[in-house]
Amino acid sequence: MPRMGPQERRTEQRREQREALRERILEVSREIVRREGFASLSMRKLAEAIDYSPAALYLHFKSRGDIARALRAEGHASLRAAFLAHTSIVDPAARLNAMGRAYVEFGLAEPETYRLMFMEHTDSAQAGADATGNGHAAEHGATTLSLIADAFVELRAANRLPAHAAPVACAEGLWANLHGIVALKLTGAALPETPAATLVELSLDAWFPPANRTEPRFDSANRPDTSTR
Amino acid sequence: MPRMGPQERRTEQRREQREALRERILEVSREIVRREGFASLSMRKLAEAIDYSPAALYLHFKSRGDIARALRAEGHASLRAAFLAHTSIVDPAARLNAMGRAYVEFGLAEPETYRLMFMEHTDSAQAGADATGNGHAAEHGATTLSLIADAFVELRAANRLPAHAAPVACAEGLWANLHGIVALKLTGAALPETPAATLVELSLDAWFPPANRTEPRFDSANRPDTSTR
DNA sequence: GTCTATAGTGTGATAGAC
DNA sequence: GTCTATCACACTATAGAC
Repeated sequence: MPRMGPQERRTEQRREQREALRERILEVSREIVRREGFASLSMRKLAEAIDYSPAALYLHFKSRGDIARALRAEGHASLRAAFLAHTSIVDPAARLNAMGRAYVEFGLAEPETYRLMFMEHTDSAQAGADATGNGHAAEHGATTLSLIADAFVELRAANRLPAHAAPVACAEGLWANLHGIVALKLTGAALPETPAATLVELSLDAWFPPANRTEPRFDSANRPDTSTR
Repeated sequence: MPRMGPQERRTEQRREQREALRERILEVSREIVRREGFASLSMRKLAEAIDYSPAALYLHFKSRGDIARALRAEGHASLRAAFLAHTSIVDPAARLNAMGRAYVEFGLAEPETYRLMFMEHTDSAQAGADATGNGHAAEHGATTLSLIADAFVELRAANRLPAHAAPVACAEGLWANLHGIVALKLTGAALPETPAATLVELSLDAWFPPANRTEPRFDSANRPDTSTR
């Protein structure tokens, strides 16, 4: 460990201050988005909330979209954490059930964050246009998705998947299905009047039929039945 | 048929002119939305396109959102028409397959219209706030959805519906699943890299297992006897 | 019915003083 | 690093002349 001279220590302090402010901006942004949605996160409002001038924000974030990226990354981390809580379930089908439920619960519990992550990506492509060379949103999503795909791989290995279906495709399919449930609920359309929990039940039953009721699927042994609503 | 005096004829002409202009506005709006999305349909742009002043628009539509409603209604009619093309299929499962495919095709073929119909309804609730007492978007959707629900009723009657599931709930579930596929593709997220067609295939197979497969979808005989967890 | 003109409000981002 | 001031836009909707 190299010793620091007073010089280094001072710049080190500055760096920490910098990071602290950046974190603070992120924190406030996160809260605003959570309560009012990303659409109503304006640089002015944000600046006022952290008691700085709007211009100060641009010292820490290149643009408003840059903040969005950061928040999306947080969201993906959070979702991934929710998934990891179920990796200990041995049976892949049961695990997928639990994760599927967790996914929908996440979306309904944090609607605006979910929207930011999966429903407002309209701009999409040009993310790569930045010289900064990021746009790793895909990456975050992919690692999370792989938790799902892994379970399908296991199913496949146990010969419990129809031959022609690629595990990754299955994972994306299941994901898309669940996304549909969340998305419809979040748009506030009157139409799916069936409770989300029921829709999830139906979808998961379709993917992983309760062959004989004996074979445990949602068995209450390892899952308290928190009904999302 | 009552004869018209010159008086009535004149007012009749005026009424027709009025309707014609309204129709023209709608026509141009539809095209703009189709190409650029509803978000970029501004009253100014629209006015310029039909060669009137912005103010003129408000004589035919109460607001921008009012135009959105009209376009949504058109969209629902169009979708319904796509469904009706398959009502002649006798087997309910096969019919649902066809309709499901048609649904996704519709969404992918008219992404911006689809977005307007199902993905931008964020405002939702206050639609009823208008004194005009409309907000019947739900109604449109419901009649279309009933085409799906009907098929589920038939399946149920033929005892081909696995369990206790209510037909309407099934219809909404299937719909939500397909919506998810379309929605993810439309947001331009990098992530579902599997082609939509494949995802649709997987989803529909899950709901309506192909006949050649044995009754329990995942052969429980092959299941390793590991207890969950 | 249709126009011109504009009110009123929002936005993201930047220049330049300190 | 931070601020003030501002550019350069966009928007919906309306008042009031014709």
